[in-house]
Amino acid sequence: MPKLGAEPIRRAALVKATIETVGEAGSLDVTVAQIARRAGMSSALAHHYFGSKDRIFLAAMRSILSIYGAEVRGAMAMAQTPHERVRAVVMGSFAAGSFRHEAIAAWLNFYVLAQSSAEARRLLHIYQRRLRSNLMHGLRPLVGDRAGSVAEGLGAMIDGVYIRAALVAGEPDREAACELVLAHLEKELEVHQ
Amino acid sequence: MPKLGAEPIRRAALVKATIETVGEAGSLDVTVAQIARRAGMSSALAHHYFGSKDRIFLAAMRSILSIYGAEVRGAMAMAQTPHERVRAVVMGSFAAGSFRHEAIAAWLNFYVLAQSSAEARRLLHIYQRRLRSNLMHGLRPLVGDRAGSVAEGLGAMIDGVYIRAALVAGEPDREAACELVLAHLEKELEVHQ
DNA sequence: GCGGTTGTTGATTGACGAGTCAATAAACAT
DNA sequence: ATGTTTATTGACTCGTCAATCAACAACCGC
Repeated sequence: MPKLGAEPIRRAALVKATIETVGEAGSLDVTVAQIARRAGMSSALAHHYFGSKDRIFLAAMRSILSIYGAEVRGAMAMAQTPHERVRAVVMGSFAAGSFRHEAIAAWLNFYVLAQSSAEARRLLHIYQRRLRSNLMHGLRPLVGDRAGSVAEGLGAMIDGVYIRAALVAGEPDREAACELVLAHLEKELEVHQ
Repeated sequence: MPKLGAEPIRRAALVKATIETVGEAGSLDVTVAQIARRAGMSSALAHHYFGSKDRIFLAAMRSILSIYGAEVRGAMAMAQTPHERVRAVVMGSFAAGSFRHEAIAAWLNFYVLAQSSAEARRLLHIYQRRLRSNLMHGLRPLVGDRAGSVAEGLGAMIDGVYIRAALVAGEPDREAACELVLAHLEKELEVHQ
């Protein structure tokens, strides 16, 4: 049974199974055995590769954040103007890889994990800073020194839409989520007085 | 030692201790013994009054939501105009009883609990509906049939500000939170075209 | 074909924690 | 006084689960 070069495959399978299991249970209160079974191996093997349950969670969280990051970067790559850049950050945030029920539910739980695990908090802060800086980059040419508070508002709304999506059963409405936040953005960009 | 009529006092002490313990640990993964010790009694007594750990959590969640509800209602009572009414809902959401570190951290955890507990989900839905309806009531005379999406945006932003406040150490900035959301509201109410 | 490496698991350990219970004690009713 | 209700706890049961370990299986270089 043992195939050589199994390590990366096993690790990936465990990470995927962790996100699925946590997402389905809606809680970090899942056992290593459950995760391992879903990934098609024994719990001993999961411990063999990751060392501890915490490390498995952290790896899953890194995976979620890195998919999210890749999606935002992908959307931003096509942006030509500051306005497009900001829109890209928003739309990337609701891309298909991240804005799915399972991932959202797991994400919410990792958010909670960040309250008790220093490493989880560190990871989350990195991504929050990156989100903010991505937004600011596009916003500064558009709204000048209001960029800070506009970015804050957009970020909060994105987080809020996510957390709310966690509670509805079934797949969330990407389209509607995007439109809601983009509408807010346009309001902020309107010229007046 | 036993004083008659202890039940309500004990229950209240347990609810308070639960919010504190969950808030401090940043997790629902706290023991009944920890909660009971903080409330100055044995874990057996906690079980005696509440029957199970779940029930203790649910009671704590009801307490948080009822304080929140009371604060919003209090703020709304003084509102004379639709505009003031909407502002009151927002400001009530960030009132001192609810927008404190402990309560926020506990609230976030209860949000997670709602993913796995039907009763917790039910409680949360009641309050989400109430929030939405409070906002709509004030918004309809102001923005007509845009009220729905504006309420959605405001609600999401309030939730987002909460969830973000959960991650910062120390007491959150009520003032700043309020201003951020109110600024968004004013933008939505501006007349244009 | 043999020693080392990698992969894999069933069985076990050890700790922890929810919930129960029997027992004790104060207050109250009569 | 005596029985009933309410308050309270220490000690115990029982299940669960993270983590470890010993053992076995396949592959590799030689």
